[in-house]
Amino acid sequence: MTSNEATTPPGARTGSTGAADAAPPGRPAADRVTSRDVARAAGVSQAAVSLVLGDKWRGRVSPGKAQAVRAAARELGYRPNLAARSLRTGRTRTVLLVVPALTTEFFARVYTGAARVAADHGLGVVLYPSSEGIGPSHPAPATTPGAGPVRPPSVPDPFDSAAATLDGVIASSMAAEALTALRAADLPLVMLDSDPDDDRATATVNLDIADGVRQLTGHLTALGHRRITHLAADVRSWTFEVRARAVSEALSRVPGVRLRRLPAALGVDAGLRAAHTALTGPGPRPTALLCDDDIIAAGACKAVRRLGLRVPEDVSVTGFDDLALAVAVEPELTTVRLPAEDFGEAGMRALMAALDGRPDRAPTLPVELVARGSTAPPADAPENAARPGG
Amino acid sequence: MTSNEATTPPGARTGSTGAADAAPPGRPAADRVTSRDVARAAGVSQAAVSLVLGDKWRGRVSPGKAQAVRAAARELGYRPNLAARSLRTGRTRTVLLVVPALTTEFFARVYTGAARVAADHGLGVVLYPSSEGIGPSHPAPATTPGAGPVRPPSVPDPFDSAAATLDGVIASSMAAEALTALRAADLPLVMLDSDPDDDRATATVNLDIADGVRQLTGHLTALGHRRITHLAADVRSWTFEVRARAVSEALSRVPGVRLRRLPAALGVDAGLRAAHTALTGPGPRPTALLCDDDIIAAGACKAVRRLGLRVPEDVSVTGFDDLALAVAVEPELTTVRLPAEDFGEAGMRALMAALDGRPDRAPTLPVELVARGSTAPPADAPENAARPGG
DNA sequence: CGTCGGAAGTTATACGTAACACGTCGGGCT
DNA sequence: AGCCCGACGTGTTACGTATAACTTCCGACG
Repeated sequence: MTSNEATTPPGARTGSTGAADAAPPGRPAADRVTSRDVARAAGVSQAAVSLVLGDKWRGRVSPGKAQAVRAAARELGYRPNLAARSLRTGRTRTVLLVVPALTTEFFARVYTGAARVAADHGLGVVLYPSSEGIGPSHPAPATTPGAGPVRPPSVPDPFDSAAATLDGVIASSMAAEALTALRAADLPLVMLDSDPDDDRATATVNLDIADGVRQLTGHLTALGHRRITHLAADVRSWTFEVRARAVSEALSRVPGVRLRRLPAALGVDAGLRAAHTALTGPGPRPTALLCDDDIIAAGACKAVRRLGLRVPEDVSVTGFDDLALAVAVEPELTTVRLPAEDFGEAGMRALMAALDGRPDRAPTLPVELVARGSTAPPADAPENAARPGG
Repeated sequence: MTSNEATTPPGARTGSTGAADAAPPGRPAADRVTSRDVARAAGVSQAAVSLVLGDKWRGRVSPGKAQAVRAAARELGYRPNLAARSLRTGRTRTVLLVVPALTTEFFARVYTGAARVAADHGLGVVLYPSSEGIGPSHPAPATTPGAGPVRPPSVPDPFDSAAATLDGVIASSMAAEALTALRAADLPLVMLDSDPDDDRATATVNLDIADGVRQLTGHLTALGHRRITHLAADVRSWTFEVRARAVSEALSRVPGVRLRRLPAALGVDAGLRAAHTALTGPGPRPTALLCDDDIIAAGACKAVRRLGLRVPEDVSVTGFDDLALAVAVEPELTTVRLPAEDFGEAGMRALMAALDGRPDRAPTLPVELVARGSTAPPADAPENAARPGG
């Protein structure tokens, strides 16, 4: 061991070290650059490297050496070993996002927003698609263990997932069931669109659903609609409970309105069936179908046409969420735009605030009515149906 | 140190240890159960615990003690510290999935499939939505640095993402650009729907796109269509190149067919515009629009109707992918169903095979034509247009 | 009877990082 | 003059795990 080999780094990252497949599988990892390599190159101790790169060198390392350390780190292409750091600090800089299902465009966008701001702060996001509480709430053949194994969500416990030592959790209220399964110990937990009084949550981020509903019902009643059926998502979830309450409340203040409510499972077909029921049931036919999301609304539009009626001339249909779907169908859906990406961002910010110990009362995000072609004055329009600005 | 305190575990996980907020922030983590705790409880050494739980105790630990270890681990609720394990083994049991954008339903489903099989094998999946190569290929005002900072994908480098010491990578060919950015070193790399000769990939998993195209063109020509315009996705990607080639080849074998091709950016609006161009251009109007995905097809349907024409009586429209959208629009789209979840699963399996050193030539997955209402014989139907079974 | 060899364990070590505890050296304050 | 304190560092340790290396105990075999 010659003493001055200290200044020769083990191999700058200009790759292709030659031997292609000679890696004996017993070795821990490829020959990565460690903080000690950086220390040698910069002529300081490993501790100094840690201090400088951790930006904790206020009065501990001279500016000159700090500069040298940073230069050496960049030169060698140093990347800290996250496993070692986590082991040492007990923190992983990774949070879990619990969503009902990712194939829902809405939550894919929530993830996108959350991941973006997380990445900007050096955090990672792993997903836990719970896929519970979603889909039709079957009659649930209670306790018939004979049937095929009702394969539980194949990630039985988020903590069993790899990359799973977590710093915090963001969870949609639609996946709340998964939360009880995961013993969230005392992790900071941000709930999305959930009961603010839910004491499991460290913070809650909400969309102003009630206001969106008010805009929507205002739009319908201004057009002259008085017989309105609410196709309510058949999912036990705070956000849908709020929608139902807000619909009832807003319409109860308008004289002459007759509100009905029908449950509808999620999905185009379910929306179609529910709308069929609504349109063919007893009593006068509703002139507007207020659907709990755009997908149900798409199904409702199909039902209307199958009965030989037209949207919006005979029946107006409204959605919720403003998914890409909303402008793919014809007529384009009048809907309430939910800022999904912003929602994910806000959730992540609230979680980061909690992680930093900052008590940050999370905001309620505004939503916006988007009036399109699926709504119009009803055929039996009373005189108070006036298109504004027409 | 009394010697027999060895049998007292530090605190069975029946929580609420009392002091609510007394955690000094300097401490690494909450008082978790370690393998040493399990060892004490079972009356063995920590090494024995590691052997038993790692299932490497064949001739090293007696069955009785192994049983005791497992019992103690379960009793205490032991969960191995993944950071420590990774540090020791150099492996993270985490793979990266590089997709163009998650809001695409298709890739959300690919993720779902990949994550499911990964979870079944104790692996984790982190996402890298590259969001490059997607969207309209703008004229790209080359090198105009004056404009606003064209914010690069805010995850500049997948390896900078937390949870980022990776064991392998699965990447869609649509996100291939991101791959060059990530110096994938010598990580196993599985490419999805990519050129099998791409030498960057350890393995390649493909969908049998060409066969799907043959089914689709066969369907159209059997209906009697001879003037067909291919609305080709304006994205430089292997999978779309294959589609274009397969369309040309399949239709070149049918006498009398006149194929045109128009580029279309992704999205409903872009599809609408492209279809408008196709339908109003010079020469006889095409009787069928073969679109590279369902979303373009939805736009195309809108274009047809805006010109006062009907789908499918005047113009047939086909999609690709069979997204949820396909049955939300009217008429429902004839399309080629791509098994997205299976695709993700197959990719993950191929990667796991590579990780285990098993040379596993990855399969090509079959696809399936789904004929629905958006296709019909053309109005100027020649005699060879016969509905089968009609 | 010696010894070899496998079963059954244990001890010790290293992975790479963060941070505590400890030094040293000047200079300003009492 | 004595002393304390802040700047500037370094040595050392611990995080929890996996595994190589070592020890011991027997039974079997030459």
